[in-house]
Amino acid sequence: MARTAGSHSDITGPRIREAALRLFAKHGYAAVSMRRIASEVGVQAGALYNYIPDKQALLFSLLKGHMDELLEAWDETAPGGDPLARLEAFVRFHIRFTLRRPESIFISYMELRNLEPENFIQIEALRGRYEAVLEQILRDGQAAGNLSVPDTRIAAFALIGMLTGVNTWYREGGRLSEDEVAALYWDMARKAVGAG
Amino acid sequence: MARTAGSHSDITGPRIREAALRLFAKHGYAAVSMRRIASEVGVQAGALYNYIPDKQALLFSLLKGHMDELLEAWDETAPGGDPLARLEAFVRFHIRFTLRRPESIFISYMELRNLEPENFIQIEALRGRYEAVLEQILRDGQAAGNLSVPDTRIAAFALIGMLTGVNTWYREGGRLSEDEVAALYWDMARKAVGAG
DNA sequence: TGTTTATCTGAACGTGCGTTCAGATCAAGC
DNA sequence: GCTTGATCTGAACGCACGTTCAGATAAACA
Repeated sequence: MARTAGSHSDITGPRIREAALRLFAKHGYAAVSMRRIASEVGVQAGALYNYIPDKQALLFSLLKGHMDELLEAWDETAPGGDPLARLEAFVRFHIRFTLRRPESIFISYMELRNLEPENFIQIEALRGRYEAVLEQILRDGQAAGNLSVPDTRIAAFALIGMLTGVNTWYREGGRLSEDEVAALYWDMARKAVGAG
Repeated sequence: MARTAGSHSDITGPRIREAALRLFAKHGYAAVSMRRIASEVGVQAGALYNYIPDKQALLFSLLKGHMDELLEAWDETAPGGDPLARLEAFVRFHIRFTLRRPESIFISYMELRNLEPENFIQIEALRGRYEAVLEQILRDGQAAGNLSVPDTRIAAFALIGMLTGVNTWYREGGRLSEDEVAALYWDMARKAVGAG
């Protein structure tokens, strides 16, 4: 793993991010040292600073990258039409994203408190945009009479909480496939918003 | 705040736990130093060690205390009879507990990864017992035909995730009262398990 | 082939960490 | 009022932290 001095790397940058993501998810931002990340990459700690200004920027970059990717992926997926179909698309999209990027999802909920204020504000705004997507679907469905939600805002939080919870128990190669999980959650989500 | 040497304290013990709980919830276990906790209590760091063997034991004690209290409180509440009524009781109980002890709930989800293995196993076992309570209710309801849940295990996870998510957005003195929140969540939970 | 330049090493910096402990302090019991 | 013993201070321990930087290295380009 050890890298010789002067050797290059178009890959060191990405590897730093991957190692940091994995370690932050496993042990938490504050519990992971720069030396540990560096050693995972096969490099001395000082070399990290060719790629990032400091540790905080590394965390922020991971969270920002994740939220951007999440919103972008939704924009590509987002169907029009029937609110109920859009809700199903959202549920399946969120489950899939959560199962495929468990570490990103994990740290973007867990490490918010380790962001410095100005960074926190940015990530929080992106999260708000994502939640607003779901809330809009619920409002449209409510207006169209497709579903019955007493409080669309709280319902959006409740659904996202329910869906995201999947990564507290899901393990790859377990008893249920991704599609089965998605089907189960869609079944509950659909009923929960009164689209029985 | 400063305490004079030699002064006593039947209250220092509890105050240490309160300060640690608050600080761990706000900044995370790894990010909070013993000196910080001590200063919050108005004492030097060394004095903490009259009450706890080490930092890890402090975290464990908080989590263990919380889980014991949770299970005990449920045992006192737990109604018999109709599975649907028991489910409602569980939902309302969980919401109330989550709203009243947000910091305990928070750290007992967030700081699991900072527990040493043997401590983790214990807390995880208690959590399992709590989840089993809900799953049993769902199974009974399913058997009695009161509700329709394709997979009781996943449904239990989904419901707990949904309910616990309340403390990501709820703030005291906000737009909704505790009872209103409980009513909204009960409405969604009930429908989600097909007891429309 | 020789030079340049991005990359990395290895050592160092000041700081703060968890924990220990001898000694100071003071409430309580005689 | 004296003694006892629990409680706390304040200094110290070795260690790890994030970050910096001069110098070594080797790939890329002339």
